[in-house]
Amino acid sequence: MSSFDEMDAFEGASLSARAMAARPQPYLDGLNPAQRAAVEQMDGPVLMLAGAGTGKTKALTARIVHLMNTGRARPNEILAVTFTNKAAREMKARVGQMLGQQVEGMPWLGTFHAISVKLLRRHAELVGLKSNFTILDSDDQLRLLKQLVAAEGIDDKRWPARLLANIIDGWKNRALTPDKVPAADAGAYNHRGVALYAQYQQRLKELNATDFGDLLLHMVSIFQTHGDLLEQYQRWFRYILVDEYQDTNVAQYLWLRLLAQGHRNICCVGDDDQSIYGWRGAEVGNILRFESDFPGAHVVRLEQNYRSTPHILAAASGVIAGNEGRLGKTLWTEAEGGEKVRLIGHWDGEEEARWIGDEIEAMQRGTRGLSAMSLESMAILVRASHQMRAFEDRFLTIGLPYRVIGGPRFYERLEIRDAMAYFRVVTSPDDDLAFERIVNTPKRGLGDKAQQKIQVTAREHGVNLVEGARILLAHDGLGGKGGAQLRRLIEGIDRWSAMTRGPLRARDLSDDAVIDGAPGETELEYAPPETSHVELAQIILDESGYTGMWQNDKTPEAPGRLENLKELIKALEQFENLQGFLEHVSLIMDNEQEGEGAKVSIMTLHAAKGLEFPAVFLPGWEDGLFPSQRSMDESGVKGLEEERRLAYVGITRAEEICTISFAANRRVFGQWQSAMPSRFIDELPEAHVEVLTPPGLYGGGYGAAMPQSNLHEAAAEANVYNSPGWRRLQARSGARGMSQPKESRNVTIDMSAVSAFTMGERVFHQKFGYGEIVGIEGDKLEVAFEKAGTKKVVSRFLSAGNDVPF
DNA sequence: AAAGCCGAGTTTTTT
DNA sequence: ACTCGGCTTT
Repeated sequence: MSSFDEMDAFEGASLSARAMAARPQPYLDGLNPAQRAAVEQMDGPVLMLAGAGTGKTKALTARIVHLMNTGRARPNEILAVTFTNKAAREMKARVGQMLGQQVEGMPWLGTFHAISVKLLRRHAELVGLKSNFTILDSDDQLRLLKQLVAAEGIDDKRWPARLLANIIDGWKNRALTPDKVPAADAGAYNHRGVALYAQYQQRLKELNATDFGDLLLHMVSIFQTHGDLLEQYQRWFRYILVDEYQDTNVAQYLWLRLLAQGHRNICCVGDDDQSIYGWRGAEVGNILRFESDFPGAHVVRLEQNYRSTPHILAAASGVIAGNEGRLGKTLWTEAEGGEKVRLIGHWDGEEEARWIGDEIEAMQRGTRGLSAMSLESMAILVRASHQMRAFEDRFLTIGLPYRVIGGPRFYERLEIRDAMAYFRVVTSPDDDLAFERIVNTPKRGLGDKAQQKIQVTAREHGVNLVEGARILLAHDGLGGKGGAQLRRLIEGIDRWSAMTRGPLRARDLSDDAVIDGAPGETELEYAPPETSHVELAQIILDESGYTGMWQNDKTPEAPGRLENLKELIKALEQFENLQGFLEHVSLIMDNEQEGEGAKVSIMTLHAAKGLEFPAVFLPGWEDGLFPSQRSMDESGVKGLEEERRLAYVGITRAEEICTISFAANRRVFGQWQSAMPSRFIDELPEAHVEVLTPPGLYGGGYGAAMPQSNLHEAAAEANVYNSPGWRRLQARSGARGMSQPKESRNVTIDMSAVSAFTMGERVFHQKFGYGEIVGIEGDKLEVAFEKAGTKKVVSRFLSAGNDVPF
């Protein structure tokens, strides 16, 4: 059938368009002049530079509504692209809200990937796929690459498949098919990257599968090689809107450019200062180049901020001013007053967590004239997810409810992936990866050898693994228990696949006006299935023995896994069939956390983009951690600038109170390390920062008192780590030797660690308790513990016995 | 074919 | 420190 059937049905309706144009436009009333300009400038390219908290979603949705309301475009002629499903959902909801009715379908509002899938299903054959292709996630992708790497006899140790996966993703982000990889990249992955990339693509085709990158890449290729098709889409999409344009990579950029070349009505919304995904292929250059890419573009700046206090805005602006080559925006607000950005230094990471915990409880109660705040309105934003643990530990001990955003996802869990592999095998027989995953799960006595036999048979006959197994069994190639079990599995798969559809029946095509075909012709089709897909899913899991496997499992996590499987079955109810569900899962891997009760949110800075909270904590502002050493090493100044944008994103998440903190000492990979406060702290304009004094630090917790005024001096100097207070803190870290002095594991013995203990000294060990040193061998000490007996222990696990361990 | 040991890598992440 | 993966052992 033609791809444009449903589109053509809408041709020629200009009368109604004119009637539409006369409709009232209440949605324009709430807009400020800049927002309004962005909405009303409908023709030609528009770049909406929208600073943080300037109401860009409002403007974007108003624009969509305006386009429809004035009759410029029907809902299905508007292409609106977002990066995340969450953003797409929100936009859909807000358009509906603004229209005061359910949107009559905006089929082309979605993520790049979701829209690409929709397009690719229509034109799959143009890139050698069937339209029911499966979408592999990164886990499947990696397993496939591992197989290829192993088949090439490459040492996975020296050249990890993971590395290859990153290289290939990088190429796909740049819209490079294997034949287009530049010569400069020929050395990638020990000179075999390009060849393996080609092999990988070939294998994907055989599996009738794509990875995430392919979804875009295939569409770009199709558009580039099928001008007629591209033209139809260019004509169809009268208006294009793109959210978070600063996050687009080359492939997405090409995708957009190709489609926009028709009407040239493209409106890109973004903020170069919030580009934080360069490390995964996003090109800030795309937004910086917009005006030259689309000559005659109207640039609209949204600069009035409705989110934060003046102090917070000033602090954020101060930091971001350090970046070069910005398009430049000046955020301002009508709001007045408010707290300065608060800055506080801590002895170590645990104290930082302790302090923030206390502070959160204090804010919850309401302090210093500030009204009480709900936990829901507070968030801790960290640079790297490993920083979360200190907070989780602390909050668990004090019983502070928290929620981690962007943690391990439901659909990434082992049992869920197994269950879905079963569904995949049943719905797409060519999905060998899924078959490999479940063939011996639960254990069916089909080990390496048996699986190898299946592989060989399948390859010899050029068929998929299910068929290979079938042939193998028919030729009695696999005997014993394993053979019998395999037979049962194959029979099961056949039975379950049959249950996905009803019996064959004839259909009269003349009933169906949309189908291209001669009237009166008939063809065979499947009747609707007699078993619902929800029941079927349950049957598959039960009959395959998968449910039973966990029921018989005595490990403590088994009940939880069964619970998750139940949830999975429940989630199925919202879909029409298994296939629809699988697609949903591969594209929409987000899990909205259950909203039971008020909780503090903990998340990475990346995950926080687009969100806002009355109170925000930004811990771990130490050089090396934030800005991250890795970013700076790998990408130099560019990396540093991206880190700075991350700082900007972090600060601008705060509405009322923003608290930045750092720790002098932190355990990194199990080693104690001391660090300097982040260079970004120096970039905070001092007039908008208040330096707080950590309780207990100078007040007597650790010894000598330090007058508070010193830290206030620090505020005056706006240079915390040159302040006397900070130098004192640094000096102390050396003097005290930090309960477990830093010590490199595999280098020579750290003499300071050894000499820190003497024979007969009383020591404390986290696990074994108190004891007395009875022997010293390098950095290993023999300790007679009071309760645990005599043991040899590495000195860094010991602290002086009369000291409080911390 | 399952358990147990050793060593390497780990810090951003969406689709 | 901790987790994961690959190798060993039983």
